[in-house]
Amino acid sequence: MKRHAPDKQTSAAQLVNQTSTDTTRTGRAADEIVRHIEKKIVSGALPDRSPLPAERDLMTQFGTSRTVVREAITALSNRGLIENRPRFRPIVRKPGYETIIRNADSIVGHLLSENHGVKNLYDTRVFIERALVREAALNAQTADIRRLKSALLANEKSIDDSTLFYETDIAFHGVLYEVPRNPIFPAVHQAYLSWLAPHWRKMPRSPERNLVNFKSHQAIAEAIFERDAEAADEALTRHLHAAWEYVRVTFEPEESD
Amino acid sequence: MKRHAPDKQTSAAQLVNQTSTDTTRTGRAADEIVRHIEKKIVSGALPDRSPLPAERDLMTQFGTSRTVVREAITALSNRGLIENRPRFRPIVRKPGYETIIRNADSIVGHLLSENHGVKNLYDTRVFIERALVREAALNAQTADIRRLKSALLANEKSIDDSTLFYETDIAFHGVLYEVPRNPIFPAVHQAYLSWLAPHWRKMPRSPERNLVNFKSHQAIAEAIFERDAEAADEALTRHLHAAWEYVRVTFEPEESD
DNA sequence: ACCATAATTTGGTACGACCAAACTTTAGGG
DNA sequence: CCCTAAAGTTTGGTCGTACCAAATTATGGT
Repeated sequence: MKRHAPDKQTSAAQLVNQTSTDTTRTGRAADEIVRHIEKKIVSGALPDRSPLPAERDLMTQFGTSRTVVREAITALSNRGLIENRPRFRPIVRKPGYETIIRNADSIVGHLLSENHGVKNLYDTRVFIERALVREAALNAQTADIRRLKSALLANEKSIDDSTLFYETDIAFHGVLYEVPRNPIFPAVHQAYLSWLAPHWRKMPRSPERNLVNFKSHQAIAEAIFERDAEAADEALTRHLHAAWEYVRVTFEPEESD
Repeated sequence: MKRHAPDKQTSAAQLVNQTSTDTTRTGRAADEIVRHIEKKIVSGALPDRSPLPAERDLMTQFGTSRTVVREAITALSNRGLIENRPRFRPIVRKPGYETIIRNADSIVGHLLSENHGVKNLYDTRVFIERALVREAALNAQTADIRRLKSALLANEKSIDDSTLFYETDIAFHGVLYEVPRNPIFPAVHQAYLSWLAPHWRKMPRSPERNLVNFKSHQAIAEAIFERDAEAADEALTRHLHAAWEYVRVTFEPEESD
């Protein structure tokens, strides 16, 4: 009953090494592999969601030790090009705009926790969305208008269900990010959600509160329908500022400007 | 002439292991170390720009093998928390907003090279800057105005020196990103520079071209001085669209919308 | 065909070695 | 006594091997 065959990962390496245009033997052989796999991923040779070859295979394929392969894999993982659940085969992830967001997550975490991190981020959100509603007011196409109306309706219907309201709330704002038809904006929206959400989640919610927010949404939407950029901007600003104040008061019992 | 003392990395590990609240022995021990060092960096226990302890020290300190320490280091490196030049001691890098940019670099590289990557990114820049000039027109403080004037002047003086003009051009736009007094904006500006620059650098420059650009800057600045948001927006839009067209024509000899 | 079980693969971690480059100490020469 | 060159030591990069446990695949019985 031979349970596990001991690794037989000898030979090959050394021999093949002679062939592989060696990176001068001075450090960072992993980078070579990273670049190589990177190319294969973007070129589609390694399809999205497909598993990466086994480490021991890559090892012989690149004529290096598993150590190096392993380093390359963690590097790729950290760059967001592959998903590396603990004991599973790494999964290829073709990078998109969201990849960057996901990637920045850890660092943003630190930045938010210090000084005015959250405030700064939130301010940029307000800044962006103000510009977005202006854009929407001036250039929204009928499809956009339709989406906005539908999102608004869904939002209204869920006033009594705070969980659902939260979702439709997000969806409403999400429509704004789609107006420019630039895939970067939805990604940015996602970023705001994942980075700001933690501070929002624990905020007490209630139908009354939801109603207030819905009315704000309504005001914004109507201003857009009327093609009134100024009004839309104003309504949006008021809405987001109010939301911020609400959260701020909830979290900071004491003073502080 | 004993050249190198052979590594003596025995003992310790196993023993200390009993103490270290072991991550269930199932995968990802490196993460533990990553978190730990991460904390030390943000807390300042490991000052910015200071070298990380030697791998062999960390190894005994955490009671793991060098393998794991090594993985943790590459992870931290990829997350941008430490700088890891090939054969040197890793240097601690306290994360800032620019860290994120630097970090996203590799992925953005891919995204830009496909489809309308550059166009999409550029469009967001136009979008942001339009909002920025509006903001500046409405809320710029005297200090901002002063900076803007000075930047404009420097820009004018360097019309004959394309290299210098390029720099003052950037500086001029940079002032706009400083108006909101939110550190995220300058970081975003940097991002645009590093990601869009490659497409700009090889663009032919000339005093004539510079003059045109300077006049655009002048128009923008004046609109801001006059607190005319609409005019500023319009001037900025025209400026950036023209620049884009210029580059597009330069690069795409053939048609394509 | 279908599921429980055994066998094999594969990722996670450990150990020890060796090299070459980086860093430090030491020994001379001015 | 300072400065430079040589010798010595540390340290990161890579290799090879080994073992475990979880995943995955084969396999055999119902």
